[in-house]
Amino acid sequence: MSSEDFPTDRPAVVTCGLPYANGDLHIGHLRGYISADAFNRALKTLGQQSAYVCGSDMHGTPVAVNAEAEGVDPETFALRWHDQYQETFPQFNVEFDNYGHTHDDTNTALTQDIVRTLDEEGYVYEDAVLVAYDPTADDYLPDRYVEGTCPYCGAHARGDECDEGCQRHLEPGEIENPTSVRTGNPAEYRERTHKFFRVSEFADFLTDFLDGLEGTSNARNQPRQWIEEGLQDWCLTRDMDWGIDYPGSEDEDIVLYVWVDAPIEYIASTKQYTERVGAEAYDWAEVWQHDAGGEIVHIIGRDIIQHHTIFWPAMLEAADYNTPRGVAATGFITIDGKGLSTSRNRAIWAKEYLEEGFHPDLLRYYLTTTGGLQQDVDFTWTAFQEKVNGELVGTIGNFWYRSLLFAYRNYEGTPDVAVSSDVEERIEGAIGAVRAGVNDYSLRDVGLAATRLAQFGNEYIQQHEPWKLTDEDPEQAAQVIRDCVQIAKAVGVLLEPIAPDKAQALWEQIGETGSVADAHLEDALEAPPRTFDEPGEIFEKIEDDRVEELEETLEEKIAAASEDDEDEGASESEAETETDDTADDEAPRMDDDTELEPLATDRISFDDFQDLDIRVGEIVVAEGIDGADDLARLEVDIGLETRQVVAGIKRLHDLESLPGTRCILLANMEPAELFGVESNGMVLAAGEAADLLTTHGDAGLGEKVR
RNA sequence: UGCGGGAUAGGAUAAUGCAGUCCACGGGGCUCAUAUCCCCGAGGUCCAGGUUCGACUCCUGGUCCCGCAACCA
Repeated sequence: MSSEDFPTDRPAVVTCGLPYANGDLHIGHLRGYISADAFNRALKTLGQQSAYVCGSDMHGTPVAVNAEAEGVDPETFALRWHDQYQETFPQFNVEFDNYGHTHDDTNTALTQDIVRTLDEEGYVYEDAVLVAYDPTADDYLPDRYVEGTCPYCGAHARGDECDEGCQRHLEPGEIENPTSVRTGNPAEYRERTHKFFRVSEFADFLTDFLDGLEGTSNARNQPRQWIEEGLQDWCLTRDMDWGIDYPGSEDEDIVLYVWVDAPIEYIASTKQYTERVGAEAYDWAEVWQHDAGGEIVHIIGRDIIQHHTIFWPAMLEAADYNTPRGVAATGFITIDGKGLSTSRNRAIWAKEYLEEGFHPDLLRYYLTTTGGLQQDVDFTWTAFQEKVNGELVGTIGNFWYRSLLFAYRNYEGTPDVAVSSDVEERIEGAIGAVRAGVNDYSLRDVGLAATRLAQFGNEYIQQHEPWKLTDEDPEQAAQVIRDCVQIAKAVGVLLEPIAPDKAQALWEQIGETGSVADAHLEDALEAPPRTFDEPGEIFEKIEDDRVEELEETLEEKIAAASEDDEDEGASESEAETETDDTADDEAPRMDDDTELEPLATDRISFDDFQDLDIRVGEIVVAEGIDGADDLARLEVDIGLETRQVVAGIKRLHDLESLPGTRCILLANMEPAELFGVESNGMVLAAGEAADLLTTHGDAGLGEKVR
């Protein structure tokens, strides 16, 4: 089943996944917001009426827990992030027509309205579920804050998903031997009444829905597998007080699951947009109402495909709303070939990028044209430099500048002749490529259509050598430059969705007024104004030494983050792969297949060393941490006091034999929490095998190592 | 022994019937242009089978890589 190509005569809405109001934005997030923004802009250049809406995702356990940790109420906490996001988006030329949040009145009312409809239509039933409860902390433990044993495959699993074993989605109460992630306490199950949505009844509907769904293939294929395995009904409520109340249950300590109200923000935000600009300008009902048939396009990360292709369309159908036309799931971003990790600081933060002084359009171009939407894209500063210097500076910028400068010097603007038909056809071809790119949900094709047209421009000017023709054949020279100016303008129009600022700069240089964002693709063929001023350079080259610095800074910051927890929390995950099936491997092993890390070349000062407070200690208690494969909780006597630390040594050491052992402890390590257990120091150990360091003589407990 | 994604030239990235594009590399050219641009060249489908007139593409088996604990799209 295929939909009518864009543009259609119905309004469209484009959304990106809602930013979760719980932390700073990095380029992984930005990829989504930028892609959706570019897609929305591209739709508009095709002549499609379209709005780009989004909002902050305010609810859920992590927000509640982190707010509590900071001693503020969840709303204040989440709003702080919300404000920060709103400031950040424009700095990347991400322009929402409306940006709300899930806790605002519009979304609250709409969510309750939709849930009420689901209930009234008979799609909701009540059922008693066993909810994990931490008796020590007097705390009900929702989904993510429980871990235990998967009832299906027996693997260790998270409360909402068997992440290490069979990958199944787990409903509350399913997991066996639950423990609290927050305190490590064993949890008990208590019976609570919760609301369930009959998703299982929608299997046929969803199969048809997926058959007609546009976007990326992963967004169609993954949920199909889910449907084949059999859909489970979906628990709509959680034992919490932060969130939107289940309609009619306002008095109870139960709220809607965050994934119920989050996607509804797409509708609520569209509605707010209409309320602001008026229904004549943009009518949300024409998009979202069941029979209106507006074009709904969700651009999301690939980790939330299930929510957008199973629960969400089922909910929309049940509540009698229109369902999405397209779901495009972006791949992830890797940094220097490795997975992005916020905890290890392997990330490029939005703020950092801006502080380096790079123009947002450079990143927009890089992220949208380096790989297909669905592909994982690797970010390196070197690749970024190549892309910018090669394509934006060398191809596009250079073509713009050489054409316009030549035109300005010789004709004070656009030569007064008609564009040649060859060039017109070539531009039409590029317009066609953009149109096809949008309909394929390929921003890469959109961006590259502009670059290829500029490349054609370079070839064209090179072949015709107008600098020779000005004397020999002035008419022909004027023709060539006229063509080049037209190509330059066309490149600007085509590039606008990807690089709006830069396209606008070009637009103004050729003497156009107004905004290039309002231009349609066909305007690429309209003649530019007769005269314009002397052009300037629009893109700036990134120098090699700059890139070296950036790469170094990045490495240092990752190294700094991993040193923090190297021998405690993080390193055992690496040790894991190496020692998995090699139990006979505990003996020192320095044979050929073990690679030693090269020695650090950066020297540190004596003062730096003095900053490390390293003490002699004795392990007094050593016990495993439930649920962790390799983490042990140790109590270490360092003379002055006894410290609790967490160390990744369970797999390689016989914990029972450890008490009484001397060890070396980095005492002024900043505290960390691992598997809910506070670690207040770091036991030093050598290598992947976590060979514990000890003393050779009889140093007293608490003596400083120097 | 799980789940998902992937393997195309030195690197990256396309292709459902001629393996294309960008960077880097070798050679040449231009001077309007930001040492930018243009032309030419060399160089590639992970392995083993199978289907086919034809396989990067489909099938079978294998190898290798990546992501999948902790609030990381």
